[in-house]
Amino acid sequence: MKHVIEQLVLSALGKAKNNGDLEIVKEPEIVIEKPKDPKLGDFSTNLAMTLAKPERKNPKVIAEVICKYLKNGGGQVERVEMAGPGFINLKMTRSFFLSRLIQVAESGEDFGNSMVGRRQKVLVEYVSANPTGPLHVGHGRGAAVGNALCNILRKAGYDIKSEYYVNDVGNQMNILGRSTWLRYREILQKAVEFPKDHYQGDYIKDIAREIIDQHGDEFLGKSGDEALPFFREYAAKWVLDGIKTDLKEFRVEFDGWFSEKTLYEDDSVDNALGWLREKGFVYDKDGAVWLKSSAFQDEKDRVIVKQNGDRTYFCSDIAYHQNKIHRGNEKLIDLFGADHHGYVPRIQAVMEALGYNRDIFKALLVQFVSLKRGGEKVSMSTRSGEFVTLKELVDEVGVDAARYFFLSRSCDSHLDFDLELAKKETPENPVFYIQYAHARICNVFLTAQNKGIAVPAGSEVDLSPLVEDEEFALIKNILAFPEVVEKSALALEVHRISHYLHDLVAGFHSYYNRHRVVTENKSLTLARLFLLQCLRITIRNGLALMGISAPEKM
RNA sequence: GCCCCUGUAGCUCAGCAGGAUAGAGCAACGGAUUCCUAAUCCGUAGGUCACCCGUUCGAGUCGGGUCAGGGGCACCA
Repeated sequence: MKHVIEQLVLSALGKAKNNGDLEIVKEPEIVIEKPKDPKLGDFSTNLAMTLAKPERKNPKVIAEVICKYLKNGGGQVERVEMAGPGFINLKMTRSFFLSRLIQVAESGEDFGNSMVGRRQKVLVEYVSANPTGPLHVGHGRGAAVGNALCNILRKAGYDIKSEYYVNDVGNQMNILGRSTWLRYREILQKAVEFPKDHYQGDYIKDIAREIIDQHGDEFLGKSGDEALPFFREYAAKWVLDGIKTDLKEFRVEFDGWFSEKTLYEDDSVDNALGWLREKGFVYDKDGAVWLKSSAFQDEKDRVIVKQNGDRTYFCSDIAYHQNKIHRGNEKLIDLFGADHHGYVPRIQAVMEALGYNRDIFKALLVQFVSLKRGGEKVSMSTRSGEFVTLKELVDEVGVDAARYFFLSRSCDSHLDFDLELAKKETPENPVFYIQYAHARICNVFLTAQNKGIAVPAGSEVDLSPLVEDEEFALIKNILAFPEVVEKSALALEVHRISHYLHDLVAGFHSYYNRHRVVTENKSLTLARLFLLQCLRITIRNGLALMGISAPEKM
């Protein structure tokens, strides 16, 4: 909608230039915003103020000139005036909004789609937790944010693929295997010493028991070397399957699961390494191989092949990010837990070393989650296996509430997750507030239906009975949805959707309490039903972006 | 010591590229239900935007510094 206003202002500017009223040496950026006070108008622009310098004129004078030309701009503008230090305020006609509302119903679930993404190919990598244990709530936040981000970017016109990078090689997999092997022996009454750096969680015992159920004690006679590969593979699959199940339960699905192992198998890692060496970005020191990342703004060089010949996690990650680009992705987005922020400059350095613009890689850091029960903090130390898993959280508060809470705060903010609040089915809980609005609308439709009144189609409805201020406030808010999606996509900020929805829905609840929809006045009823239909579409689409259900009944 | 995030109402957080009188929810207080779902609504109260300096017509927003909280500085991933 703001794009339309932009065009209007732009053409007014053009006319002013043609008539010699303004110089306009350089076409300015048009910023359209909403005035704080709706009485001032529907839109405003600070254009005159930004033009003051280049035009060498008083902003107020420029504003008056632009106003003059805006007045002649079509039948859509009802009023235009200069205000304050040089703001230009526009008030649009009713028909301007109503005709756009009709389009909302026609767009249906496509309402909110835009083309800012220009079909740009973007790969979003998220979660990517090591398959050495179940996902905990921190991963849950990353999962919710990554998933919603993909939805939003897709809606904004990007060509999105999502991926989970599975670290299925390396020492931690060996430790996982050995942990399971030791628990296996322990359960079978063998004396074992369980090392501190092994995985302590109870799930390891579950895996061991499962192996005993299926294979009995047949591995007891075997040496560690013989038995460990089996335990490693078994445990890895068990854990990864669990992660997949938990994520699916959490309504998070990926376009791909990328195995780190395959990068070694098809020599991608060696090829990347060779390529970097050829370019002179790699050198040997102290028996290890180093990447000259400091040449690309990283604070120091990084080891990519250890003294013992093992390649580091970072090493295969180089190949992985190269692989992502080779697959035709124009932009890469990685979601990291905030504890990995030190890793970001490293990947950026890799981008440059590989010959790409460092800006095609964007890391999104998701800050920590702390759980609270009532006022009490729930302790969550990863060691000793004493953490709260995503599954436990979902079992306790449900998917909708969990996702909502994860998505309602800026990623930059540490998240205080109040379990008691999330569980409440009362108005204190904002998830229900939004969902309830949807259910309420559905119920109004039901009431109408029982009286033999159907929600009218856009092509046949007469919206002229809509005259209340609250109705137009609602309509304007509905029409702002595509811009919210757009901005959310451009800024990579997921939380804007939930705030928008909450605000949108508040307007509805207020309206609902003041005005009846289904009345004896047929034409008014139809017009209001249509308005609610558009509102319902907007709520549904917004909730869909967040992966939250839109119940028809509560 | 260096780096990243945060600091806005009692609590949890917004504040959209610097813009008009700083917002919402919860909690508190006072009201609303013969009426489409009260999981709702209406009203009241609540602020030195951590602090200092700077940039400019204008700073919660940008820059520098100080303080406080969280996280990170591996031949772990």
